[in-house]
Amino acid sequence: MSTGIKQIAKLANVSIGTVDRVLHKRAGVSKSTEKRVLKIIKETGYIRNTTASRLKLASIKKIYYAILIPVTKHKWNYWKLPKKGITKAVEELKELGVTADFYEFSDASSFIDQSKAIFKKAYDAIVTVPFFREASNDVLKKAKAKKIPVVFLDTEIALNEAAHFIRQNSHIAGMVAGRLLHGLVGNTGDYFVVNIINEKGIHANNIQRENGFKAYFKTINETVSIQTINYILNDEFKVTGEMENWFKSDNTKGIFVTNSKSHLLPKILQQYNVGKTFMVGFDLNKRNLKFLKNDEIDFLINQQPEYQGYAAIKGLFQFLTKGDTSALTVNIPVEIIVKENSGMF
Amino acid sequence: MSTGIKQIAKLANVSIGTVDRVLHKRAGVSKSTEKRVLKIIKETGYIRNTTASRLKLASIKKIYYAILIPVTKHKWNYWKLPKKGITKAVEELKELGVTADFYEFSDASSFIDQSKAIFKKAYDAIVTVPFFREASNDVLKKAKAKKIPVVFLDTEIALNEAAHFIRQNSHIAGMVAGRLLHGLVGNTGDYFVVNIINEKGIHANNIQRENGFKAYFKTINETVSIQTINYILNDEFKVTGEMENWFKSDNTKGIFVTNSKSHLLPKILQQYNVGKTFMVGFDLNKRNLKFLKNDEIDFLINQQPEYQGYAAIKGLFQFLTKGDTSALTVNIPVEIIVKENSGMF
DNA sequence: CTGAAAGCGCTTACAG
DNA sequence: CTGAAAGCGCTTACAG
Repeated sequence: MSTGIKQIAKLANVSIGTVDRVLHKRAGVSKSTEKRVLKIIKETGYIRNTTASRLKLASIKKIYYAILIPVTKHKWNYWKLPKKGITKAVEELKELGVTADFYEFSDASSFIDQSKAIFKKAYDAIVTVPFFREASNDVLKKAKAKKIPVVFLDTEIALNEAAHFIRQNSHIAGMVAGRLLHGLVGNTGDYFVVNIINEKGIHANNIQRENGFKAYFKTINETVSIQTINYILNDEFKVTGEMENWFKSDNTKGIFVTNSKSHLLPKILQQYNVGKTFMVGFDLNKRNLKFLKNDEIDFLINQQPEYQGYAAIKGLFQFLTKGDTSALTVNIPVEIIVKENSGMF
Repeated sequence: MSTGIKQIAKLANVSIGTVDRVLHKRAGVSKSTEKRVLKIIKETGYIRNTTASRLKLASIKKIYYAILIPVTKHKWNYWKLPKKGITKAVEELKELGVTADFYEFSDASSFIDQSKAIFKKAYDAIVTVPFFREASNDVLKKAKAKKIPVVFLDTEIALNEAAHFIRQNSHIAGMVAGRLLHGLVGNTGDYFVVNIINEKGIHANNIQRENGFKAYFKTINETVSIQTINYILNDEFKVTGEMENWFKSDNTKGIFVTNSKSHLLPKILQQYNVGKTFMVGFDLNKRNLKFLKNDEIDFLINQQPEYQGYAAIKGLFQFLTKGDTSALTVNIPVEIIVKENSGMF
């Protein structure tokens, strides 16, 4: 009994079927009946029992997710982590009728191919990444037409229409990196921003982080020397003549690596006998953590990749079952990791 | 159909009632039947549908929590936050039959009184804090006798029996503070650990943080000057002659405030014209955040008070409904907050 | 436009 | 020791 649909029906002198129709704004209820039922719902403060609702719905309305993320063939690939979070959330929602199909891409063209394949089927929601502006706009447009919600992970870029993002604010992450490095290096040191570029070109996150880093020094009204090194990822980090000159200086150096590859730097710094350096990088991968524990990296910034995937699935579920969009946009905090607290994240 | 209790019953040639008895290890099933049913459960990989289970149980087996935490009468009292998290979790579990009664204490004697009141009733679980060793041991002992799970929030202390704690590792938090301050102050500065003591005396967390702070310098093999200031909380921070002398030195100063009251320091430092200082404190209360944004506090460490309360309720629910103890012990990460990322937590 | 009935998967009180 | 039945609160297909 308590405050269920049954009690509402009784008070309103209608059947529970009619109460359900009103609750879900389904057609086929006279205005007067609707009014009466709504009044009683309001008065009693009725709240739908989602457990009961889901039990029933799980058996008749399955929910299908399409996941389109970068290939994760390498053992330590970053994307294994969001994928893990996604899988965990799907597992938790399995008994409620949730299933996910994974699609992977390696470049813009395979992203487009896979997204086409997705739209050929009837998915209820899409989780992907906005790495290619045009193709992302296309996904968004098609999805809006079909009224399918889309959540973008990892990165935020400007798109033609309003969109949902679960990602860290990379500008702020860059500012945090600026403060951390400045605390160690001070005003008279030399700063280096290292962008390590992969096959897909320079990533929006990296640019936003670099801009945030530079913006920090503006907010504190300090003009410091900042050099940018754009390095194309290969087997080895090649050091140019210009870089050799920088390395020779006696100044304290602050290195900000804008992606997860800060672990490539210590070897080179050693090789060129570079003196007093401090370093800030991103992501708690095994190799970065090794150097953090070595004191060769001073700070790492975590962006909770696993949680990003988890939150996307759960947020979409909340939207699909309750119409609540609030969990479709998530700001991942800029978590600062040092040697001592690195074991806890 | 799918993989429900019904299918198991059919395959094992028993009724669903019997399957349920086996699943819950309830008495009244012959060995041979039990064996047969268990075999089929294993083969089919059956997993209980918790949604259906809860729907039924919510109507017949209510779950009552007793919450015993410090009084929260002051507007900005820290304990409002764990309480908020507790309330949120209880609200979420309401439709599953969960209710919580709040008890508050102001000192050891009222803690003991309230805990006695709690044991007079038939609660299913207890959430409290281990501020008083003897009284905590007493609660633990009584609860074990009645097989009621207890979760301690905020602080970990050694107790007579194994217990569940949801709290940050304060020793590690102190070490992190050591690293952060050392990065700014260096080896030649003067360090001050400020313990601000309230009516309840010095808090276990504060001692652990102080010890961690000192331990950090040992791990990096540096001997630095560290003074401890134990200050009893009153309307105003009284400065002794000894402290005045410290303040007069030209050295860079690093101040580590081991509780949430770092906001009391900037005024005094200004008053005594203390030069170059850096400060690390705890907790994101309004006043601390103001000084963080002012650059008068450099780092704050967050211990996710709201989440601690939330996690206790959810963890206990998982234990009470699934017998899973894994969520009863939670290590809250040492979150490092600076001006730039302070808005995101 | 509205109601009565079946059923989601599980749990338990009752009967044998 | 075991089974048949009722019911948790909600949703929907069917009948009128």
